[in-house]
Amino acid sequence: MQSRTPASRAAGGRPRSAAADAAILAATREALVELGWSKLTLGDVATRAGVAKTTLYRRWAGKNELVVDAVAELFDELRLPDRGSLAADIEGVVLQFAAILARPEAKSGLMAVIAEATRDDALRERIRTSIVDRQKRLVVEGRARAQTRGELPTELDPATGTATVDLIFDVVVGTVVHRTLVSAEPADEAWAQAFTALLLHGLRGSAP
Amino acid sequence: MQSRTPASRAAGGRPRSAAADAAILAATREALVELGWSKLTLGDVATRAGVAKTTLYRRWAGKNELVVDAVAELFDELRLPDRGSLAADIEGVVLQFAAILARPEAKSGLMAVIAEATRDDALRERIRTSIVDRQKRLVVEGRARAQTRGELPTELDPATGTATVDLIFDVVVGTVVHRTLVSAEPADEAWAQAFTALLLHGLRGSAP
Amino acid sequence: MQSRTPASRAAGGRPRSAAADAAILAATREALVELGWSKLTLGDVATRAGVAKTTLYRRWAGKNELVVDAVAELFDELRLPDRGSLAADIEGVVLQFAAILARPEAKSGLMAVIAEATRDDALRERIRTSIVDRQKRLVVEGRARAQTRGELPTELDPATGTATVDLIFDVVVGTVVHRTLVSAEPADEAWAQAFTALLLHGLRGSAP
Amino acid sequence: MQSRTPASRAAGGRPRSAAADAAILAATREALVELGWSKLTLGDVATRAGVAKTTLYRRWAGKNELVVDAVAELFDELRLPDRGSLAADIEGVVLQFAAILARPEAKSGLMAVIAEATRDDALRERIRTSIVDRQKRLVVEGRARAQTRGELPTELDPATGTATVDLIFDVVVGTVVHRTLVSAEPADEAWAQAFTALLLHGLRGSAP
DNA sequence: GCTTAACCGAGACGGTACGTCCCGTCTTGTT
DNA sequence: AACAAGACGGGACGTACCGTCTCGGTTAAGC
Repeated sequence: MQSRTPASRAAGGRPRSAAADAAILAATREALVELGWSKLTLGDVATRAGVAKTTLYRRWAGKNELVVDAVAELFDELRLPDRGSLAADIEGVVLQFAAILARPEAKSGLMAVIAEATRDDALRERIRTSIVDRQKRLVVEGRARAQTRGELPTELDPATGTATVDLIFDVVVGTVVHRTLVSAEPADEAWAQAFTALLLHGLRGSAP
Repeated sequence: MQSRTPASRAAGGRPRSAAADAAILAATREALVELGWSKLTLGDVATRAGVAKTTLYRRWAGKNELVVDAVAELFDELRLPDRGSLAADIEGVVLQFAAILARPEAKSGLMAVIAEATRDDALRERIRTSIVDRQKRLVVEGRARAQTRGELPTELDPATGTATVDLIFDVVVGTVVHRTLVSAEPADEAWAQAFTALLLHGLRGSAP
Repeated sequence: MQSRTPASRAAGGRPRSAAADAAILAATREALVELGWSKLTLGDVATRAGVAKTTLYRRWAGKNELVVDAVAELFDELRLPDRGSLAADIEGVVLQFAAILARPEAKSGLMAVIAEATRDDALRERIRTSIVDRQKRLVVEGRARAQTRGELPTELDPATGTATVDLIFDVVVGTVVHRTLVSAEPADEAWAQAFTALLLHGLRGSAP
Repeated sequence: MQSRTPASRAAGGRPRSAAADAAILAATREALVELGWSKLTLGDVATRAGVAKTTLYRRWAGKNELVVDAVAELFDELRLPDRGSLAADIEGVVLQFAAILARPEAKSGLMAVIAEATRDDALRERIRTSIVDRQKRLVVEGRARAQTRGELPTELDPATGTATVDLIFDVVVGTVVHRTLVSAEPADEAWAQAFTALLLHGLRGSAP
């Protein structure tokens, strides 16, 4: 998750301050809230964190990398709730996701790094590793639980399975993001219900 | 679409060059392709357009507004093809849309201005007016055509109708954008078919 | 005194507004008082004069030429007073000259155009014609009156005469300017008396 | 002479480059020779000095302050020659001073900053400190030497003494400047002799 | 408990782009 | 033909950050 080489602690010398990392990431989120991506400066983050600019550059390559790390942590709090039915479970995750996206430190930073990633493969890979793939667990988990409950047929073909996971992920994440950030309409419970209904009927009908 | 007041030709003075507008927007797209959003500078755009920086600032408030206008034009070429069935029509639009998003001048700029819009209401409104609402016509048209064909029930409640249009729009646009820009996987014909199938079953199943 | 060609009124067409000239020069002096040379802009002068920028440029080549003309008029009010003795006459002129130099429209502009003239022969010539030579009359007049009174010997050699006029002029003008603008001390009556005494003794002693 | 506080090396951080100062002042004089005051730009000076524009602005508040410092150094080479008599000594200094004023880097800049100083008290003070007062030593020295030689009476009243020093200084500097820059006539040996004669007779005659 | 190498803060450095101001010129339509 | 209005290409301004580079001064591991 960090850009520093993990095995760089070979030789002696003063070790890096662990507190600095946390302070910097927290300062980054704070600055994202107050200033937004475009007006956030690394000098300002360093000052907020009570750290020299050099310390910051020693650990991250630039603004993009720093913000990816700062934002990634936000999504780790997503949980797949057990509400008894697939529909209710999906609804729960959708609402949680929408709630995170409503926070300014998330929306300010997330779209910006995605934009930057359109021209920077390393950054896109970092985003995928740090954020996207980490949350795909929710789709996999949800499907497994639904299969246990008998709500979905047991999948056999692993290729088709992967494709379906990816599709569902794109649909859910993409739709919620678009609703929240572009349409700028609230993703409230009523909307989550309508969306979930559409998604579930789609899944059941188009499967085989 | 421009920042100048359309009816501002009240008083005397040399009129603004119409050619400059086109040159600037074209230069902006060219620079987006070559440099991407973050390295695009207004000074460079002005030079490419053979125009003074002041001329550019006289017409647009900043980089965001300029890029919104430059990108908006790209989506005007979207057409609802008549392929005989709703499924095929949707597939066609999805592929067209994905093709535009695959062009660097679109993806470089679009996500960046959306990111900026999270902190700038005027910009979000401009995006909605210039880009989003303009393309909602496709959903409305498509539904009308499907109703004519008898593929979809005739909608009665206008409120529900609007909500459905918005939902479909969020699902289609959001999913394609996420697939293309975040997952960075090709939105090819096979994928478009799978996605369309999911969407249509969802629509039919969740309608009543 | 103007830069327009005097014989340019050959052909027909609308004649130039005479009022504009006066308005522009007055506006220039006003702007000199408020803003000083370096912050004075021709656009601002034009606005103050209620005139278009083009009108201004049609008549003067630039800021330097305009300010020379605007400032030159200030010195025309200098008079050689008849106070009964050469010493008193000189004192009177010195005090008048110091009073004009104390006015912001004079000091702001005069030194600036002199500075510019160090690299612009045409401008220096214009200054000499419009300002300097015009006021040498005072020295010539003063000497003639003193000779009539018998306070100075009748000069014979015209070359020496010219040289002396120039020297006196440099001494008087240079000293008053330096006292007023560089030393920034008041050129009051006491000082004028001391200076005049020095000058007169110098003249009487070094004459033959 | 610099704008930085001399005792500002209290805290840590990289110290300012001493070489940069010299390079900037030299580049300023070079640019004054080539371009003159009004066409001199700080960006160009920075480039010539091989220095970033920010480095320049970190040390000087603007063009005026920079040029004062650059020009001030030129006058430090003035020396009071010992030519055996007061008249010859004055002549020597006058000629040296005229020679410096004839150099384009001096005349281009000096009058311009004096012009600016008419509206800027801080700048005037800086000029007085950096240039004017520093050279008054010549008058004081010259008088002392003349008193030793018995060419001038020993002064008693210190107030009158100061006033006389100031008056002589204004006369000498003002006259030479006016001759050189406004009248634009050469201040050659013949002229210097005539002027010195006038000044000395004036001093001897008006003293008591 | 002494070395010693990497860390840290501070801040100056060369550089790039910003958005603004003014320049002097050039269209406009009007007088 | 001169005029008011104002857009135009151009150039410099002074500022803000960038990412790098010295500084002097900690600080902990390993001798």
